[in-house]
Amino acid sequence: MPQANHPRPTESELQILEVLWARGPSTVREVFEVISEARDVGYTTVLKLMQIMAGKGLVTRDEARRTHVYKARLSRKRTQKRLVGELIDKAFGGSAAGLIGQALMSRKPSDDELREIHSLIEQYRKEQGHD
Amino acid sequence: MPQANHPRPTESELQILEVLWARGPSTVREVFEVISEARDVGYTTVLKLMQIMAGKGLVTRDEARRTHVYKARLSRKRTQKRLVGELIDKAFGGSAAGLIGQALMSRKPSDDELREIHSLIEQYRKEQGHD
DNA sequence: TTAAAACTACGAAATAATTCGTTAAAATAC
DNA sequence: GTATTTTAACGAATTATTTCGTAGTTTTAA
Repeated sequence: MPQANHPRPTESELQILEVLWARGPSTVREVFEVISEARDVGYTTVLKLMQIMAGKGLVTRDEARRTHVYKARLSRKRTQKRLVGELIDKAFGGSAAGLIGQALMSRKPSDDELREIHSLIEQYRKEQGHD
Repeated sequence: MPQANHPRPTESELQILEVLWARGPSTVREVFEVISEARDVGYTTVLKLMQIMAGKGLVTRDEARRTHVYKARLSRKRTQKRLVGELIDKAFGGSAAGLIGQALMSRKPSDDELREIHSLIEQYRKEQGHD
């Protein structure tokens, strides 16, 4: 039986998901090529992780051909939303403003990025009908 | 020798740090009382975690009296900043704006909170001399 | 002054996460 | 057609995290 709920990806799993989101559906070999540029890791390590992820329901795979093709089950956005939400709860006592404040301090965004943030908030206000 | 660098707190460790930040320097018993309200856990489990945290340098302890008093070594702000920074790197490709966008979507902040966020950003712009 | 309670230290079990070697089968190259 | 390469499967070692029992002291209460 497939997995019903949504375990949170671990750090290594997230790294693999990033590759799948960037490249689209990919083989283990393709993911391995990308990851092994960043860190020293064996092919079978990546394979095993992706098999585990399939077991957890984090990815699906197409086994039609001998070389299986893996695909992230949840979108990047949705996963990000979940991770941020959990961090807000675990480290900011539920305060989104608290996290945003630290994000600013932590990153010193550039003018461009600041404008982007500003427009995100404007957009959000309109959607929510706040003003 | 004490620990030189800064291991990231695990989830359980963060929960303990939250208590120390909220209460100030505390005994194991005091931390245990708070945590055991939220979840079912044994006294020696909390004790052991706090001993491990002392070993890692996440907390210091005063052993002058038989009942040791533990203190968070890093401030809540600094720890939050680190956790947010890591999440931005691991899940948002380094984009603070990306994280802030998801924080908004994830939490649907209230009018009050939105105003708070707005003023955080204004304050940041002034400090950084952006405008 | 004995009994009970509180406390630290520590070993060790249980679970989760990461890593990779080995095997066997299929595909490819020669 | 045989050898090499590629692949999936899987067992198992390693490390990290969480959990708690037991032992031995000190403190407190009766």
